[in-house]
Amino acid sequence: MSKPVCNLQENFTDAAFLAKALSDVNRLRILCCLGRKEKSVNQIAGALELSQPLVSHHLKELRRVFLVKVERRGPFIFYTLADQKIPAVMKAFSALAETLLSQKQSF
Amino acid sequence: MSKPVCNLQENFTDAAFLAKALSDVNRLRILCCLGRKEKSVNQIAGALELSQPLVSHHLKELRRVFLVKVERRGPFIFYTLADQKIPAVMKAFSALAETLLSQKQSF
DNA sequence: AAACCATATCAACAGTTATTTATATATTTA
DNA sequence: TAAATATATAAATAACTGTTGATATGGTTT
Repeated sequence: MSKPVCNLQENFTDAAFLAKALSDVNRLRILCCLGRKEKSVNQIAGALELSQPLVSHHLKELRRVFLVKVERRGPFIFYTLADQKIPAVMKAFSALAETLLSQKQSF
Repeated sequence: MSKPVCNLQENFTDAAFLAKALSDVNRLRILCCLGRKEKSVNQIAGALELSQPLVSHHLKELRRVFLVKVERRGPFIFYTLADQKIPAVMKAFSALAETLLSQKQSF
């Protein structure tokens, strides 16, 4: 009995949910910005030149899928990547995107 | 001069575009369904119990990001995964989703 | 308490998207 | 040519999402 590559009844809800969280340019930039070390909301907003409410909104989306962790210290709220594997997955993802979409503007 | 992990000015347009294409449960099921070998539209619709127009719509989205290739043979139009790396990326992606979102229903 | 700062939330708008139903296009067969 | 099949497209609707500007919440300092 060989293991099937993929169960057609499989529930892709979680994967789709994660993909949706990664489907916005600004959220990808935020994750990238958190790559090295934790940052406060205003640090992110300043680095990416986005408004504070917009960054808060996107951080909320990233929290929904547990891509980031939160820690309050004094008046600041620091965000960190929730898992060490995130940068690698993002990198593989970007590489595939570049491979596929390089065909876009060739005609 | 050390190489930066991530350029804040980097353009994540392509990666976000790809993620959006993967952010729908039915599109992930279609890609999964194409994993082994090419399939016609009606074969996909039958296997996944989706209507033909809905499958056509999602295949169009998948074509936009070059995730699938098309080939007409007679009256049938066969779809195939456009790149060998797609299943591996999807697998890594699903694994991360499971890791992160397992926290969802624990309280 | 008051003033100040950091962050979150709210309301509103415009744009996008998944789905359904109906119809059009294209290929094969009789 | 006509009928049948395979696929794509169109129209319509409901739901969702990114962004902005205004406001609320919560912590800190004086």
